[in-house]
Amino acid sequence: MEKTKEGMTQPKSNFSEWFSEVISKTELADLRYNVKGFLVHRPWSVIAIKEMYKLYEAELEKKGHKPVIFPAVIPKENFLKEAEHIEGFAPEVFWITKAGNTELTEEIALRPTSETAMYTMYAKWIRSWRDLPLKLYQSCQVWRYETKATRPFIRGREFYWIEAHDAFASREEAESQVKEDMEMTENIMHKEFGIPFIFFRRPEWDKFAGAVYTYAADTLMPDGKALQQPSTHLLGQNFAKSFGIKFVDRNEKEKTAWQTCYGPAIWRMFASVIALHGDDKGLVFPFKIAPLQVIIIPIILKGKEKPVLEKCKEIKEKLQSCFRIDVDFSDNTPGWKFNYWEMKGVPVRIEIGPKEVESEEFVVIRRDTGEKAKVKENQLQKTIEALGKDLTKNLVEKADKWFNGMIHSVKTLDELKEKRNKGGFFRVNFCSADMDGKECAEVLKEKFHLNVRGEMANREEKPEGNCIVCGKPAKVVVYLARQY
RNA sequence: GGGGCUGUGGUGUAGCUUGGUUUAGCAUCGGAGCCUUGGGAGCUUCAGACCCCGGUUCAAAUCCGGGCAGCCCCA
Repeated sequence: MEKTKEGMTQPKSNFSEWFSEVISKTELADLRYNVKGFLVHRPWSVIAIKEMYKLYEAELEKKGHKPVIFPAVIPKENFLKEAEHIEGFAPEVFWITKAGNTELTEEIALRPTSETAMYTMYAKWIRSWRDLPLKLYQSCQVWRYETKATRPFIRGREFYWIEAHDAFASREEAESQVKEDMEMTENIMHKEFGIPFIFFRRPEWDKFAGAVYTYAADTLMPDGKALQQPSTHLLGQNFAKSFGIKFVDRNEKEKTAWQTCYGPAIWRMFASVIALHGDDKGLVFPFKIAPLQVIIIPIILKGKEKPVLEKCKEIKEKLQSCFRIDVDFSDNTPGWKFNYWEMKGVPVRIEIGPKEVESEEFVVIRRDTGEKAKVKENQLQKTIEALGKDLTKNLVEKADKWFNGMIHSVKTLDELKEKRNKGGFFRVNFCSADMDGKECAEVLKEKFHLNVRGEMANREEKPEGNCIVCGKPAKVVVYLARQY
């Protein structure tokens, strides 16, 4: 779709429609490509997504990870090595069975995730305790044949993420990596992208295929449904045993490695950025990841064009080493430009007209609050830097406040029935997060469309009373939500 | 996995029930020209469409079957 003269027509309260409209109108993606679950990404989303990758990659490297690039294809032989893993992923794998006119004798999988690609090499690379820990990540695409409704940036058959795969000499080290993964999620996803979340320990029946346990960060969409963000898994020695990842320890004993993996899906975080920060006017980007951080709007009056246009260029050139900045020289009216760039989510706007040229004092407007300020030319850089920080902080705080108001404690099924339309998380007493609790979870799913997201990962909560479903003494406090 | 609905220029739509009135209407986007510019201005003009395959019929955007794609509801 080309840029439209009209702005947004859907209010954000109609989330589903708003989400589709904002993606098309702001030119994030083109929804017309005719393969289900695959998305054409346009510059406005790609620039932001790349900035998000940069921040996340920097954080991973700060914590000792190194980048790798593995092939997108996995031979069937590798893929079949870990039994639970193959069972979990088999229904979603795209297989390459034919090349040209040749039927392949050994089918090749398009990676749905890279454990089985990477761990064959880990087995070769890890020989002694000196090779550990091994902490590697790759930024890549994966393919999963999703059968549920696909949605741009939320659920696709092709999506873009980072996967980090770490190997250690002991269980303790591996478990502290899981904690570090959770910290990285806080540092980047929450602080920079403004996405609030809770890490849940997934119940036994819902953990990653092949893992000992899974911690997954759930956020909420504006319609109150939960969206799973990064998950981090203690793989234990399951894969290491299947793939032969062994090392000689300091006492010359052969040991099997302990592993973790962590999957921050940048693509899906982008969905949350759009959904959480956007408003009735369109997108609102946190400052660091905005495709364009500052837009200059010239106010041209007949006969006075030249000095205004020159001033615009001059300011752009002065600031372009600090910010992603541009001037809208198009011949649309200023009013049109204001609305257009607000819809696109540009954090800061500068207006330059004949008055500004004379006074060297500019009108600076921030996207989140619409506040205007007059700023002297020599103060522009400092002011915008401070304003950018404050804008991001404001987005984080607003999102947190809303998120915290979406957590409800519920004692009985009747109460649950009454409150479930509010959306968000429902804190309940529950019989068990082990396999014996699965039956009660299925009741909740069938009757209320609510999923058991798990116990809080970072806070021990003691249940008082009985399971909300079966009435047996509760062993755990869990949180329920409708899910994407 | 089951059910329902939809597919018309770049976009949003009218027309479809009851086949012919249509040279497929409107708005917007795009091109050219003018006029304007501090919160989505106006005028002139040009260009642009019935998802694909098959069937019924003298005649199909319209009816039927299949495919592909999309949306919604239920599991």
